[in-house]
Amino acid sequence: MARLDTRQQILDLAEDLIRSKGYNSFSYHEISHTLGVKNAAVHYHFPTKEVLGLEVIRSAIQRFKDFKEETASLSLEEQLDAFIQTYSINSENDKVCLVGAISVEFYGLPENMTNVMKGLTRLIHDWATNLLAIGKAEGMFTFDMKPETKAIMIITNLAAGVQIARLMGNETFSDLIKGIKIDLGVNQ
Amino acid sequence: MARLDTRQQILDLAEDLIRSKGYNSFSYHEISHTLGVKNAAVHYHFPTKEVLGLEVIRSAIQRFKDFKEETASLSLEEQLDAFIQTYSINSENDKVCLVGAISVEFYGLPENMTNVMKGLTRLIHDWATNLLAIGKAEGMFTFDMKPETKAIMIITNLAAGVQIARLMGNETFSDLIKGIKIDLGVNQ
DNA sequence: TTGCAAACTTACTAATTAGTAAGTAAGTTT
DNA sequence: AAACTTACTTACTAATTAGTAAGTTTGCAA
Repeated sequence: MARLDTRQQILDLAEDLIRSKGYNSFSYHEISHTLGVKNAAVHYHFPTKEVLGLEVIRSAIQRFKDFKEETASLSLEEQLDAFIQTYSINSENDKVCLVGAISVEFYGLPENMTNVMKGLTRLIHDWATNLLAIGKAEGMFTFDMKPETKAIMIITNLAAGVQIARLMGNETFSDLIKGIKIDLGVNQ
Repeated sequence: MARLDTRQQILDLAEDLIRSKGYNSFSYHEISHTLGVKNAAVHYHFPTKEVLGLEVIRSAIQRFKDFKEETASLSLEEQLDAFIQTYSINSENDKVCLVGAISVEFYGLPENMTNVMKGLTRLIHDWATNLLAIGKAEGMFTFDMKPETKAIMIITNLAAGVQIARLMGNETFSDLIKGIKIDLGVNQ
């Protein structure tokens, strides 16, 4: 009885686990048990844990590229809101973002994973930098630093925001969003 | 041959490992092997890994209390710089802060550890909030939000800043510090 | 209908994991 | 000097880990 979407279910669950507990805190057994298949079925789709970890990151890269395309026609403020929204959903689901999850376990992960992750981080940073640069030029956002710097400030706010929400509660995160918008001059 | 400081060496190494790779990415074997003692010696000082993890967090709480006392007589700006400095050292040593390390692995950790960690997070946030509130009242810092919110913004900048520095390089972190100061109006 | 490939299961293995029980050597106290 | 404590080591164990080899079932194509 071949379930055609087992591969995708494994991939989704692996990402969930990485962003709930970290890469080294879950086992193939936990995945197979949760999905009601055998350990070897997971190895059939992803021969090693490193391959599984890499595919999780690669699919996140694809998802971010899709996000870019899908939001490209929106206004700058709507694009920023859509970006922030993805983190709000993370916060509500008690999930940290991949950037945080991978960077914290950095020296306990296969180098391949951290290298591919650098690509995703750059992708996000470049996108945010561009958004802020245009927004500043158009007088939509106000800040007195390089857009690269402001981009890092907002990304770190969001990445650690979902982390600290686990320790201090979700109100902390929504409060943080308000702060980001105030500093950007987009508070209504 | 009793080495009197074995306990402290274990504690220090455990904290290093948690902040390098995460709690679930190191073993008692790694600690004992690194320190040149036997696995059972680590269990002698810290019967379970949970106890070891708890002691790491408790010693970090004590360290932060000491930091508060030691810097209490400094100017607000010097206190802020001292606080930021601890993160700069982390960044140079490729270590993330405990708040980030614990919150990312949150659902893979013993509940005792996450509960004690909530105390440290509150301690840091209260301290920063107070510093910013006074600094704003005295006209030293400028920001248009509650000091609680600004405190969370700076803490998340620093916490995720050291994380993202692993993926993007240390210049990213020093750039971030400049941004924080610009937004606080303490750039010289 | 036979052949074949995809998607598994069964049944393992070797290594690593946290943890323990029992012993020992070197001080420290009485 | 005897009794005791501290700080270990030796020698394990049971569970969990990632990973594998050899089948089996199912659907599809020739």
